[in-house]
Amino acid sequence: MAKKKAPQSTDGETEQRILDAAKVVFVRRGTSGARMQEIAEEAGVNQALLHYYFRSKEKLSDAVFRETAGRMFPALIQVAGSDMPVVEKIDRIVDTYLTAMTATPFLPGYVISELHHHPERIPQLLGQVTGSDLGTFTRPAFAKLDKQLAAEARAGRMRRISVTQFFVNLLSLCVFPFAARQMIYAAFGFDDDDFSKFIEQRRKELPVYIKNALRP
Amino acid sequence: MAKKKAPQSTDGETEQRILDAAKVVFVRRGTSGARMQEIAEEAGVNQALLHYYFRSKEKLSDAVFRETAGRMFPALIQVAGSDMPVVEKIDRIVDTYLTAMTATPFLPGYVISELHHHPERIPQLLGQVTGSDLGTFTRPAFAKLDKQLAAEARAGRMRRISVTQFFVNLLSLCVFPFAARQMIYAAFGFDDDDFSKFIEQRRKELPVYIKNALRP
DNA sequence: CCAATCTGGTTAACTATTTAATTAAATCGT
DNA sequence: ACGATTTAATTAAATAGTTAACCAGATTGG
Repeated sequence: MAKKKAPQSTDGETEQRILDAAKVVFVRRGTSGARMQEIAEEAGVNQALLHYYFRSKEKLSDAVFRETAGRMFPALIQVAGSDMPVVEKIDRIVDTYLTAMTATPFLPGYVISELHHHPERIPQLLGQVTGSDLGTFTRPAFAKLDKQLAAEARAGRMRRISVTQFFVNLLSLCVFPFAARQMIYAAFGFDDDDFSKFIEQRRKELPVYIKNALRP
Repeated sequence: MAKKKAPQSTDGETEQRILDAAKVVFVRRGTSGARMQEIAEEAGVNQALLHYYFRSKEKLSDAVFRETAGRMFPALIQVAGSDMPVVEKIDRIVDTYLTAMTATPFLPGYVISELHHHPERIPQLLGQVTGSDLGTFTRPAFAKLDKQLAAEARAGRMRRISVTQFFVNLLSLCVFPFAARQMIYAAFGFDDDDFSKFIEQRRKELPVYIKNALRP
């Protein structure tokens, strides 16, 4: 049941429905696996409408990638570059990330898949932000964080670690479990419920784990 | 230049060349993005020969997935289930993994991508091993490892951590950087050389990081 | 008022292209 | 002679993209 009547809409309602449907399908099938027909069905509209609003499959897939992948990093970089003390940053990033990933657990798999098969899309990772690449945006944030890490080390509160290693470790521990969700299900015999409990446990343990790892 | 003469071969030479070519293309494009034509070109043979040896694209892609993804875990599970002390296992797994991933840095992206878009392939993760799923194979190994972790905790040498969390942490730290290689390149402005130095540094630091994280 | 018309959203049907798969015959090397 | 390999032609299905008609609500002019 539930064929949405989909009456004519002069506002962006239909366009948005298409975009949402496209997100679902592209994330599920990948860019080359996705079919315009499937997207149309998912949106409950005719296939021609997809071309009416977005010119081509490529344009549509670009839009989807920007909207989804683009939201993965900005918040993160912002925290990393803020004035918060390092230990607090750890808490914040872990919590923010696990919450975000729990809400959209398919994102990491999709993004990794896309970047793997279409590395030319990397520039789009920033989303709307114009005129600069990811590097120019992140560099100051990382510089700041590196200074903090160096200071902590000098004060004897942490072992010295480079920003890159620090950051990759943090991201690995937060994101990988979602990207490798299917493997985890298979290896441990998890179902969705086990997994979400597993993540909640992680939310508590990870900050401790990470801070401990950096003790002098 | 360099049209390999590809003389007739009664042994499996040609079949192997096709399989190798298929690996390259499937890993590069993904299962649905790969074209039989491209595989034929990569192998330097005619497209009809692909069907002569492997009946269909699906069969070929299955073979590729088994041969590549299937090699990702067995060694790992073996180490995990061995009699080695925990700290030694950490050293071994980190080293083994970073070495393996360095040799085939595209694997993680490919495997994650495939499992994400074709979760029905999970059973094939075991590769040649017949008659059992990943779970039945891993369970005893994990049980063993869990006992060791419990013992270490009881002896006051480690904080208590569940096998699942322990194992996922370990895997995350080793594999994710390869899966997210493109992001790292973009975020840090790395090139291939920077990345391999980064990994070599990791090879030294990770065991320390992990053991530290588990100190009581 | 209200019918004619305009307009943009929407659809069904169609076209053109790509691609996997098959087949039959020719060639090549051992 | 025989299996491996190529060539080329072909089929059949899938799929992105196009087109022309349709429809509903707003606009207009009488």
